[in-house]
Parts: sequence; C-alpha cells; structure tokens
Amino acid sequence: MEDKQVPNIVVGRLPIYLRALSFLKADNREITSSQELGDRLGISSAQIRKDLSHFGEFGKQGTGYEIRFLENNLKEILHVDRVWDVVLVGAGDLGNALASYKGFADRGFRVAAAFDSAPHKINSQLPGGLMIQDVANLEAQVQEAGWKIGIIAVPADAAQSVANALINAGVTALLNYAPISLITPSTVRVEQIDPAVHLQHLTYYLG
Amino acid sequence: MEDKQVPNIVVGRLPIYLRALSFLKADNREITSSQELGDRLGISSAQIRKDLSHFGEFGKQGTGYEIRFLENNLKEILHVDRVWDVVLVGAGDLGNALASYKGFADRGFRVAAAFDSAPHKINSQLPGGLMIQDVANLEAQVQEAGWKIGIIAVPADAAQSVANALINAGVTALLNYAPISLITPSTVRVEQIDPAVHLQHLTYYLG
DNA sequence: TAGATTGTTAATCGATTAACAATC
DNA sequence: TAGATTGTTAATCGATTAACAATC
Repeated sequence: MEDKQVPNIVVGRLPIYLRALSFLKADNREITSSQELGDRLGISSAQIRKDLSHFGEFGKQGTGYEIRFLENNLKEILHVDRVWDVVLVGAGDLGNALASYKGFADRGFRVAAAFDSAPHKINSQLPGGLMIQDVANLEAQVQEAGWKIGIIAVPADAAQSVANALINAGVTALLNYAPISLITPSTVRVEQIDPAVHLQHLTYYLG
Repeated sequence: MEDKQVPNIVVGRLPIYLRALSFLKADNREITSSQELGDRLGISSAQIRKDLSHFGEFGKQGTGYEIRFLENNLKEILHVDRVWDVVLVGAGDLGNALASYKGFADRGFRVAAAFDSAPHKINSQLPGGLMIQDVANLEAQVQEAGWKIGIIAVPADAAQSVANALINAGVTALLNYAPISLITPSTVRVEQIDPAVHLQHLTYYLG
C-alpha cells in the first residue's frame, strides 16, 4: 500500500527503525526480522510490519528484511538520502554542543550557519569551525540560501521572535530547544526538545 | 475520577500543561481556561479537560482554572513539588550544556554529580562548578546517595554499559541522549532525546 | 519439502471529540 | 439572571494486535 496519508505517529517511528538498522549494519549484520527489530525496540513485530506496509513491501517471506535495502528505503522515505543544511540560532553551551555534534553528518544533516545576538560572540568561531553571525542578518541570509530547517537554541524569552524570523525567511521545519510552546502557522512543523519535560514525565512514575 | 491507571500519553502532556501555566503566571495572569491553554498548545480544550479529569477537579464552571492552584496540583501529580537529584554521565559538550542549564532548578531538578571516563577531565570542574568524577566510582557513589534519575550524555558505544551501571546502582529513570535504543528491564523508564531522530521526522514533510 | 516470516485483514483496544447538564 | 466554562458521558475515530494465507 502507498499513499492514503500516513499517520504522524507512524512517521515518528521510522527514524527509530532507521537508527536500529544502522546499528545492526555497523555490527556487520545483513538480515533482520520484524521480530528482532521489535524485541530490540520494545515494539511489537506486527506494528513494525504494519508501519512499513504504508510505504511498500520491503521484506521476503520466510527470510526477513535485507538491512541495507530497508535502510536505503527508509532514508528515501524520510528524505535523508541527501544532506540538509540546518540553521542554528543560539551559540550558548547548547549551541556549541550542537555545532560540534558528530551524529548529524551521516544521518542527513549539516549545521550550515550559526547566529547569536551577543556582540562578544559575533564573528568568533564555534568548536566545529563555524563563524557565529549576527542574528540581525538572520532573515536575509536564510532567505537567500533557501534553508528550510532551523534549530532554536536560545533562551525562552527570545525563542518566539527567532521562530518568527526563521519562518519569515522561509523555514518550515523547526527543532526547538527553548522551553516554550511556539506559536506557528500550520504550514510549519515543530519538534520540541525540553529535558525538564522529559524528566517530569519520568518523575510521575517515581514515588 | 482518580486512579484507574492513567494512560502514559496523558502523563506525557502534563509537563506541557505545567510549562504553559508557569509561562502564564510569569505574565502575571491569574486565571486561564481549557480553551486558552488549548489554543496556545495546539490541543483541543476537551482533551485538556479530559486529561485533568483523571486526577481530580481543578476548575470552576463559568470561570476556568486558577493558574497557581492548577500549577501546584500538577507539580504534586508529577512529583516535582520537590527537587530531584540527577546524575549526569558524560562531560562532553552536551554534558557541559546540561550541567550549566538554568532551566532545571525551578522545574524540580538539580544535577547532583557528574561522571566521565576521560583522565584529563576527571577532577576538573564543569561550568556549573561541579567536579567531574571518575566513572569507575559511578556505581558505588550512586548507590550510596540513593539517586534515582540518570542522564546519559556519552557516545553511543558507551551508553549501554553506562545504563547498566546506573541501573545496577538503583537508578530507575533514565534520560538518554545517546543515539541508541537502550535495553533495560521493565522496571526502568527511559526517555530518549535524539536530535537527528527529530530532524528526520521533520524532513519527512519536506519535499 | 518443512520452517519461517512477510504483508494484510479483521477484531480489539484505546484515545479523542462532541455535546451538554451542572453550576459558578 | 445571563453568560461562560467545567467535568463527564457517549459517540467517533484511529491505532494496535492477533491471526493467517501467501510464499520465500
């Protein structure tokens, strides 16, 4: 089966499957099964087969999935069979960590530019070698380059205006590390990372 | 209604509600409604009322919710009406960012100790003032202190063994920044933060 | 062939929404 | 009182699971 609008919750699991496949491949494995993947990820094998069936047929009865083949297909489906330029806004500790993060390169992403508003940071270099630019130039630069993905790593009180600027400049995908709920047009997708939110989810289950 | 096993997906939204309430409070607001919260968060008002109804009655018909009252109740429900000590493992860029993160203090968390395995880091200080300790002492120390929450900020290939050590020492809640799916006993809860996974979720929707 | 595992269907389970009586 | 908004019920919608024919 193709088409028919794939549920967002299914899309959200594909990167997890992809990560598991890369892991197996690094372990020199060539074949896997929905059973093995499910055990590893804490997901039922039926769910994995159902999820994949939204996009095509990738396995062989009796055998399972050829890891490289499924990996390549998932990369295509997720559009990470290429490298995306990402704009980083905020060059604090977190921005530094993201700029030098090794995990982006082989998973489809490259931090293409970094911006901050602090005068003493502007024109200095990030660990990765990237020059920090003045956030005042953000919109013009993003628009000209045609970048579509932004990472917001600024304090909460600056996040909404940074988001607005990025969106004005044509960005339609945001990864937001600031601990606020951004208000955005429905044409823009936002993923939120807030460690305190995750920790509070965990403490619910602690006495 | 009380009891009856609250769905995990509901629990996961509570920290978001709490964050929105704190935001409104900082804006000197005293009363809000499920409608206003929903608009702000992109969630239906019915869902917010339903979610809250798992835990009690916190509003007034015709008026809405007293922000401070609901905030306090959510803090109790999530067990963040106290401050939790958190063990940080990994003192790279990300560990540094987490150690100096200002957002933990007033949301129920304190980084109580930091560990790393790199000889040149051990006994040096993190930005927050915390001394980096040898990961060889992790288990003994965590067990003695009785810490229950760990943050894993080490490379992927070290993450599973760090998780094992933490779990051995009594930790039952893990926030994992390493890009692998940890294998853990069912008594342990894991939250995963992997920026590449989030970005790949976003690129699905980009041409 | 015998054994294994897929892709898919139908059944089950669970979550969201709509609607409204209660009531501030 | 009139208007507003809660808490809750029932209906709808959607996602997960179980089961199995197909087939490698």
